[in-house]
Amino acid sequence: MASLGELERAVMDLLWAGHEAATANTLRDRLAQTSVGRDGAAGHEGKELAVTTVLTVLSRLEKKGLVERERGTRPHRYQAVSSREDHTAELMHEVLGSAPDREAVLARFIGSVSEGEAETLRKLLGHL
Amino acid sequence: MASLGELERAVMDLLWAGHEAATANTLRDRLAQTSVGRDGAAGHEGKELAVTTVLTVLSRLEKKGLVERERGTRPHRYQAVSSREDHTAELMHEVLGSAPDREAVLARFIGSVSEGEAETLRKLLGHL
DNA sequence: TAGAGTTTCTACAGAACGTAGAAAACCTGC
DNA sequence: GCAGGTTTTCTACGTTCTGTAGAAACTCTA
Repeated sequence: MASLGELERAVMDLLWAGHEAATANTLRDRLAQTSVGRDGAAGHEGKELAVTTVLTVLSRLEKKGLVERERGTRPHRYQAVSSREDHTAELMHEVLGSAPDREAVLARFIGSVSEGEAETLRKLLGHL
Repeated sequence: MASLGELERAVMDLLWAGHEAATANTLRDRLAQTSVGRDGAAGHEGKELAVTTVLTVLSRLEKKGLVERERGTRPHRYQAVSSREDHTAELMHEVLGSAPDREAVLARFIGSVSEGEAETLRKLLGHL
């Protein structure tokens, strides 16, 4: 229940962007600004998505527990349940969790981390 | 291109088990021993899979680059391309890679690691 | 209250996956 | 060398997930 489709991810990116801007968004705002992931991704350049499409995706994301909406206000407000960072970290734990030998995995993982990041990790582990 | 279905994962588990036992396996062996993930997983208890089913799954896994087979010998020999640990670590990097703020993710990740594992990480990071 | 925006319901097409039969290719004991 | 079993390939079907969106219902605001 963890993986997202391309459009679902694009929508999450929107919400996360809003998260950073500390605004719970109505769809329209964001859609207007960004044309929902239709910019970078190959092949979809000129395409304009129907609003209902985005709504559908949001509902699915809600069902998956990634998005939360306030139904009180009329244009509902949608927001990501957790920040992108939290979500990603959680995903990493999910991946790790499925392994019988967690420490071995961690060893490999650390082995291929950049020096800068290794430094960060050392710091983080320092004060625990 | 990263996520596996339930049966695909079960088959990988078989191959990984063989990997640890340092044996490149023929299907039959393993199937006989383990009845392909039909033990633990809920709902599938008595089910017996057709051999062709497993073969199909193996082909798909091969196409995904997770499995490798020697076509020379007659009963082909199948094996995982990388160990479970390597594969898992790689997956973690994949997840991490998609984040704009990697260090923030790492911070969260570390935050919810057990003390024992934190200790392991410290050691690993020590000699780099 | 009419019109515009928003949400829900329903639906369809394509891909991925679980599943397996039919047929072809191959080996082994006789 | 061949009959019969084993293994592989090809093909296919049903289900689920995802992208996509129309039609209809709902709800504000002028």
